[in-house]
Amino acid sequence: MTWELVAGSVHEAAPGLIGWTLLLDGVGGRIVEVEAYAADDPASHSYRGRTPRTEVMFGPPGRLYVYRSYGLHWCANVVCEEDGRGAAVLLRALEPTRGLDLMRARRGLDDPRLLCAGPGRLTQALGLTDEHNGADLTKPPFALVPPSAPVAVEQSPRIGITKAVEKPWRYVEAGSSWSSRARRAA
DNA sequence: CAGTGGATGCTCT
DNA sequence: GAGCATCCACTGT
Repeated sequence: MTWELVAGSVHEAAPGLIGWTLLLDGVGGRIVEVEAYAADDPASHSYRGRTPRTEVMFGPPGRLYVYRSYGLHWCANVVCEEDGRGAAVLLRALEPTRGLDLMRARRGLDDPRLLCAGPGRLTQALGLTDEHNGADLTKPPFALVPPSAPVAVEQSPRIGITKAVEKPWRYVEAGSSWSSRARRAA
């Protein structure tokens, strides 16, 4: 099936993904922080056109785009927009809900607040790597569960980029203490 | 607490 | 050969 939420504009899909539960082999949690990377967005990997790395971004929506960040970490994106122009949503933080013990073991720490608070952290906690690049998020081993109640979402500038810094395309669940920047305020 | 810098590999110029 | 959509350990208060 085509997944309606991600088939539309990335600017609606990104806030719309907040509150969904993402699982890989039954391990994961609620999405509480994402960033939108649009087509024609200088900060997006797709901006310079199609390359072997970004190939998946130009394919059907609802797939995973996985890339290596700073030589160390994996980062995961949900491909959006069915016209294949290269839009995607970067997953930045989850509220861990399922498979806590496995995530603790993979991350090598106990504090649940540090398990999935950051794009590199959440991929490590879920065991998500480039072998999942191009995978369909609606099919096993992945699962996506919609939120059971409406979610309040706040908007702010994106983190860690050097281009289009002013665009407020980071979306966080309002009041969440599970986002990658929550510990700063706490 | 805050701030700094090292690890590390792949992509594109 | 530069530049990253990062994380963590370390420093100094």
